[in-house]
Amino acid sequence: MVSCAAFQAVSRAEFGIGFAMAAMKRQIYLTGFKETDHELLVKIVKGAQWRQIKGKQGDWKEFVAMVNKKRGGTHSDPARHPVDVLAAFVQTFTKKEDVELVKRLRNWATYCSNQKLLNETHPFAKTPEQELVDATQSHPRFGSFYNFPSWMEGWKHSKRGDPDSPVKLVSLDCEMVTCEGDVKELVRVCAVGSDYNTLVDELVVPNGKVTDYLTSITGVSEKDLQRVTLSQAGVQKLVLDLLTPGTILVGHSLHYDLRALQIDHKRVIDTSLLFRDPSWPPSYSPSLSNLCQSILKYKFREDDKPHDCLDDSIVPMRLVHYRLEHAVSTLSLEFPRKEVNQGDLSKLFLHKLPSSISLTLLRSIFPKDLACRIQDIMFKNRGKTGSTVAVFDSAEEADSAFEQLEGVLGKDSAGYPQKTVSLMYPSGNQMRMAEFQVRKMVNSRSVIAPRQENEESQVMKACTKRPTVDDVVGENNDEPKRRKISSGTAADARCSKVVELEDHDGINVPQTDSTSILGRSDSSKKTPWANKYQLLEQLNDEDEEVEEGEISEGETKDAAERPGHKVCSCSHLQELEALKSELVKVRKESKSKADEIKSLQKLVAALSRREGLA
DNA sequence: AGCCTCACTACCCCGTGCTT
DNA sequence: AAGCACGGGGTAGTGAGGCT
Repeated sequence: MVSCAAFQAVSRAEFGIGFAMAAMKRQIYLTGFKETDHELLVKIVKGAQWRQIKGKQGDWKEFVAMVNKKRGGTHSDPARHPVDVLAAFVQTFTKKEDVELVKRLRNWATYCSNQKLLNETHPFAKTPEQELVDATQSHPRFGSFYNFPSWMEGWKHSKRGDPDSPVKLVSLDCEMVTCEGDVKELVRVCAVGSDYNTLVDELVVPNGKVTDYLTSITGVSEKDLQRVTLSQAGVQKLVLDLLTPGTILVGHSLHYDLRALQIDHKRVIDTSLLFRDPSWPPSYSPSLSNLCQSILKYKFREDDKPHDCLDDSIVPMRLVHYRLEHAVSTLSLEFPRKEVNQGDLSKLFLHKLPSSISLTLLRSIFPKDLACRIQDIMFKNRGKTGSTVAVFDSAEEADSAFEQLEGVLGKDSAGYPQKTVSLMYPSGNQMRMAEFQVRKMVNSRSVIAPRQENEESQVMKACTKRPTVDDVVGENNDEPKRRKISSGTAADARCSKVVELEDHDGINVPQTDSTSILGRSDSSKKTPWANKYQLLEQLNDEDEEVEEGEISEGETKDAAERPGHKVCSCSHLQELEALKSELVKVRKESKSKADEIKSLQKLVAALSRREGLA
């Protein structure tokens, strides 16, 4: 256990680094860190870096520089340092809040490991409800969503309880308002039981001064709060009291509500994670109104109307009941169709365009017989990449242009059909190769289809005690109101990034790299050099595999008879063929990849001179 | 000792979809 | 409307290890 006394003792000691290293074992004993605490210490140190915490010997980098003076090494990545060095740095913390932070993190880590042990030795009984909990927790995004910073002050853990306790379902929803400092605070909390009986329906007084009641969304105004006395801490206790042993919390994107409540409870059924379809993009999660409309077959929320917190807690419970009563294979997740602006159907979106590319060149990739207007390129990413729109006379012509476009067909992250186009073009005094994306403006979910209300929906509607909501079943299929996410307080959002560990209920959170401390993981990124080399590989690889069905019949091929590529828009095919032959030669003769790159540059320069561009 | 290569990390941007 | 997460894509910096 880290103690203030230990830290003060260490900070008082006037030791050199040599002495520090020599006394390391004793300090580890004093602080209670073990050899197995490496991962925890790495995250604490990374968190300290992020928070710019300085110890007696400065910040982490300064500390490392001193420790490694003799060796000459300067690695600042905490993961590359042993436990003793990390623990020694932590021991140099002198500020009370920093010491307290470490203390809380250590307690939290202990709690996590205890919970994991309990889950392994005494797992929850396999009930149908528990299976839905397991399904929720098996979602790849569960780990990141439900990895709460519950080591922070104000957070509470629910009690795990006896794994054989009778299951109790409680559905929860919260509404938040914006307070000073853009902090989101609770303003209304609703919870219903398994039979839709209201357990909690309370308005809450925010701690801070409200800057925006978001009345159009929450339905709550200043007037509603005039006589309310329930505090944030009070409502937290109210909800905690509901979480008796055996309670499974139900909700849609429940992690937002739990963050706002500052309650760490992982035995949940989250309908945004429970309902999945292999055809959806990985990042897609269905909205509550989408699920309601697709599965329960009715529309529970009118567009442009405020949310009803109680309704928002009832619908997830209905969805769970539906899931308990229907086998997964019988689920038909036909999503409400998106209304598509007819004007957008006649456009193609061109993005990731290099800065040196011209509109004339872009025009050349589309058939000349199709009327097409390329809008000015908007450059982003500090002017490095750009995007624009090609506007055709009709949706049919845009479709035709996309079909005829030579490129590797795929989908973007949102599921839009997209072709990767490779294009060699003259730029200044040399030839350049660009690879960019051309995307259709609509995706497969955009097809308009009439919605039918079936027998099931009538049953689902009948099993509620709130018929007024169920009356709201319109005939049109308008896209649900587009909204954006808030995620607890700004402080939560910031601090939640500081440390991530294995979660409390033993769910294996995907291994995070250091960027998880500050943001998302970028570990899969290729080096720039690798990208360049890949481009070369693409040029040279005669046997490149192209997925079946990617290329439409009659589509032209590139100079190497390789389908699916738009190489050299204009009349450079012969030159390219020659270049390719030379490249093959260069590749064979090159001693290294660097040689290959240099040789390629020479070739391109030579080609440019032949073109009269030099 | 100094240079080079390359793996890794940090940080930035974009588009999309979700929440309040 | 505001803000967040995600996947995907990019650039720049860092430092270990190998080579000269």
